Amino acid sequence: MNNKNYIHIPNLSSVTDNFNINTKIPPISFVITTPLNSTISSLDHNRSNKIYSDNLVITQPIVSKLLSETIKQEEIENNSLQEIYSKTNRSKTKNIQLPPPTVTTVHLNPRETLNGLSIIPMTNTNSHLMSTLNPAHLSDGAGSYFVSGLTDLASNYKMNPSSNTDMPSPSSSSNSSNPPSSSHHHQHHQTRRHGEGGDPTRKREMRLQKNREAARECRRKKKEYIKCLEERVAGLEAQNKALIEELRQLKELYCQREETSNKSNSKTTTATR
DNA sequence: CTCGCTGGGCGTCAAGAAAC
DNA sequence: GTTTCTTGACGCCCAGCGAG
Repeated sequence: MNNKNYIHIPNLSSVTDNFNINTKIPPISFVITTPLNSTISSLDHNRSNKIYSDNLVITQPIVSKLLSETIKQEEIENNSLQEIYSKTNRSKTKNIQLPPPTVTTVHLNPRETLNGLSIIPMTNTNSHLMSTLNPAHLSDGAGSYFVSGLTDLASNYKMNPSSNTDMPSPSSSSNSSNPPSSSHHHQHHQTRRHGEGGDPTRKREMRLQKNREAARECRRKKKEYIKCLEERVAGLEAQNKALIEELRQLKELYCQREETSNKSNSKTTTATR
């Protein structure tokens, strides 16, 4: 699984032109949303964390199929999907028994809507490849793929819960020079925890550790989101440029035809006289 | 070499939102 | 209502860079 390429598709049309199996298209953003938006795993081949680097789902043949506007989900390796699913299905959904996503063949045409899932046309440049395993699909054992636009980026950035709890912690957490805040909020928690009988120092350590990781994850998401936005801007600018050029050429063509038809018209009128 | 500045990353706190 | 998560804000540290 480690030998495959991670693929970020900043601009589908450019991938069509330039895709090469030997080229690792850098970097990020294969986003998996588990049911109920419980956890989202973003694959980034530059990151060392296992969750992000060990599961390769998108392979070159799949991209080819996607680019031809139809994807068969059976192309996704069953194991990869199961693995990702189990890794991402944690914390918040630990009490919810979700059926494992058995992968069946799903044909997606970007112009169609499947089970209420809106499919954004592939011609949407600078889109990002996304996989969703929504409850509707899981209930009948099917997953789906679609290409998302900006709204998906935004919603994922906002909705994505902190899922990366196994990242290494570079610094010790016990150096908290700041005393516990004396705010209402804080004291409330402290006193309550005293009452619970747990070690308050340990509880505080745990809380700080969790928040440290959450902040890290939050920053990572933010960076990724900004990167996606920048790439989208670049893609849209390129598209805009191309459209302007196309318009110019069409205008030119139109003018030429106008001219030739005018000339032939004037010739026929002089001939009839 | 050493300031001063800048940008990036980190840990922490606080407040609000979301989950339970 | 309580707990947990998320994220903006703040301050700190460090590396890189140009000016003197």
